[in-house]
Formats: sequence, structure tokens, C-alpha cells
Amino acid sequence: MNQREMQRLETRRTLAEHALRLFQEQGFDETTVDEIAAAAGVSARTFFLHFATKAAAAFPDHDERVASFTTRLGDGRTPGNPLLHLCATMAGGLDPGSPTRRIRYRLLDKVSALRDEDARTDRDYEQLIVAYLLQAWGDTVEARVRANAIANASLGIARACLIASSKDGIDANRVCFELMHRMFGSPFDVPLHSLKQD
Amino acid sequence: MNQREMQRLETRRTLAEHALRLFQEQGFDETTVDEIAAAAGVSARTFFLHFATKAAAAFPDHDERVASFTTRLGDGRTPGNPLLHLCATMAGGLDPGSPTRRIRYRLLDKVSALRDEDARTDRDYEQLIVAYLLQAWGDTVEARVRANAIANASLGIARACLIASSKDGIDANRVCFELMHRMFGSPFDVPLHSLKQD
DNA sequence: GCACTCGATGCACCGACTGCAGTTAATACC
DNA sequence: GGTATTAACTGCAGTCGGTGCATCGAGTGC
Repeated sequence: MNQREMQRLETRRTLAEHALRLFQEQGFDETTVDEIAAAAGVSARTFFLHFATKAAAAFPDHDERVASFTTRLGDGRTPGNPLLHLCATMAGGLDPGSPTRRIRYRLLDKVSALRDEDARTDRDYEQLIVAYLLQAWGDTVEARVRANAIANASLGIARACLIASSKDGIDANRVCFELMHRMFGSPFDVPLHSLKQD
Repeated sequence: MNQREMQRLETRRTLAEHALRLFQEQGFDETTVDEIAAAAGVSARTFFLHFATKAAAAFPDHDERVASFTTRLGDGRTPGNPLLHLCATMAGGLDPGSPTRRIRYRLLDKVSALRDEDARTDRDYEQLIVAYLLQAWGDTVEARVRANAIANASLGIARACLIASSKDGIDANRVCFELMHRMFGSPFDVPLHSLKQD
């Protein structure tokens, strides 16, 4: 990798790091872009060379997450039940572990601007899921409605699991899989045995 | 009703009307608050006495919609299956009919700021649904995860149905009910017979 | 060494939104 | 009916997020 490229990534990383820290320490609205830039040792103008909005600095790995999800999901020609594959891919992608993620999710609850930013990622996921399912099912009106419904429902379930995992300490991965699997193919009123963590 | 109150509502109504018209005619970003205010015959400062943000003017009936949903949903002590009641309430609330609604939904596709504003309504709905289900089920960790998942999934399905109804002309009401009902209690891979409109 | 690229910068600018100090008309009270 | 009060509206000055533009200067290809 270039020295220039490395410098660029380093600046970006530093900006994101200080942004998240300041958001957490003194609140999102109470933090100005000037402050973040100053803390990172660059000018305010430079901030916007790296992030389109103030909120975007809290999600510096947006593109990588979407790219990772894309490759993990595949193209719809995966053998086996596409819904099952979707369940596994969604659940497997949940990673509430890292402390940075936890800070982010705690902030999400309070700051609507961050929630909006996060929703943008979800819209990318949504389109990927719909495309995946239509690839597997063929593109009909019926399939489109169903694919959109499932995409939205999946994202909703994943979100609920992430929140519950940060609040109540459940195993987001397993619960997400079980909830999705059950909603998309089995009765729903049986207790979730995967709630009990091991 | 007071004369003052009527004047206030009239100003608000006019502002919302011109806002939506201008958004549609020349785009959201290309429309300034000054323009909207001028078109409505009031000062720009007055705009913000009625709407918190520029985008909020596109959803002037936010509060009424939430209030209506609240009363229609009830308090969780409704006799019968709470999930069934939720399906009926959600599906019954979909109303893609009015031309204003259609304009709004067409704008939603393009303008992310409006989508963010719309998402705020969904968050209100989400909290209401969760509260309703926990009232019916009791408040346990298991119930909370499930209620959140169902709330998010319901909103996702409703959104998908509204979009499909505006694009493909399906009966949003019936398809939404059937999709929700099937996801929350029956196998999901049977064709939707309610797609065929009568 | 030289031309070139490209990240960073400063500056001027726009537009959304806010706090404050008015004005004016409707309303409540006597 | 006259007076005090309320509240919608206004103008102004200001903050902050975000952008276009011209420029600087350090890395890079030749």
C-alpha cells in the first residue's frame, strides 16, 4: 500500500475514533465537526473529504460491512433453501461483541441522526436481500412482495436481537437465527430455547 | 373552536400543502424553507413554529396517525389472539388511496431526508406495538425479544405492501394481513391467494 | 530532477435551525 | 366596554452543517 494511501486511511481512522469518543463523552448534538477535526489534528474542511455527514463518522466501516454481507450472501444460486441460507447469513453477520459496536448501539438509542445513518446501511442490506431472493425465486409480483417483506422483517429481527443482546445479554446470533427460521417456515408461538445461553 | 386556533391550523395546513407541492415540483433539496414560507404567505421564522424540520412539513398528520393507531390497537387486554388483532390493526391502517399519500410515497423513494422523517413515525408505531404485546404477554426477556422482532417485522411487511401497492397495484390491506398472519403463525411458502384482486 | 497527482487547507458561501425581543390581534376578565 | 393578557407571527442576529473553489505542498512516476 502507498504511503499516501496509508496516510489517508490513518486520517480517516483517527477522525472516526475521535468522533465516536466525543459523541459518547459529550453527546452528538453538543459535538461540532470543528471539534472532531481539531481533536484529530486536521482542518474542518478535511473532515468532509472523508465523511459526507457528521453522523457518518460514527459508521466508518459501512462499505466493508455491506461488501462482506454481499459476498457471504452469494448470488441466489447457492444450493439448498434460500430462506435458510438467508437466516444463517443474517444471524452469522451479527457481531455485538466489540466494545466499539456496543458504544455505537448505545448511541443509536438516543440520537436520531445516528439512527438515520444506520438505516442507510439497512437499506443497502434490504436491496441485497431482495435481489438475492428474486435471483433464487424468479422475478414476479408475488415474489417481489414476499422478498421485500422478508427483507424488511429480517432486518427488523436482526435489529431487535442486537438491541436485546446489548441490553439483556442474549446470544444475538442464535436467537436471530431461530426467530427468522421460525417466522419464515414454522409456527411462532413455541418458546425460544436458544434464549438460554451456554 | 377558537378563531386563533383555526388561524393556526389554517397556516399549518397551507404550509404543508405548499411544501409538498414544491417538493414534488422542484425537488426536496432544491426547495428552501424561505420559498415554502413565502408561498404560504408567512415568514420563514413562522415555518419553524409549525414544523421542527423542513422534512416534517411533508408529514403533517404524523400525530393523528399515531393517535389513531393507538386507539385502534387498544391496550393488550383485547379478547382473542393478540397477534391476530395486531395483524388486523396493521393491515386495516394501510391507506394508499389518497393522492396526497401517493405523492408522499413517490417522494419517499428518492429523498432520504423524507425517508428518515417517515422512519420516525415507524419508531412510534414500534414502541406502541411492543407495549401492546408486552401488555398481552407479560414483560419477560423472551417476550421483549419476540415483541421487538414482531414489531419490526410488521412494520417492514406493511412498508413492503404499501410500496407494492403503489407500484404493482396489489391490495395492500389484504396482502399485508395475509403475509403477517402467515409469518406469525403458519407456513410461509404457500402462494398468496389474495394477490389476485377482485 | 521534473512534472504530476492528490490529500489537506483556507475562504467565502448557502441553507437549516434557534434565541430573543418585539408587534399585533384575539381573548379573558372586570 | 375597557383593560390586561395571551399567543401567533415577525425580524434579526447568530450557530452550525455542508459545499465549491483556488491553492499549497508532500509523495509519486518518469
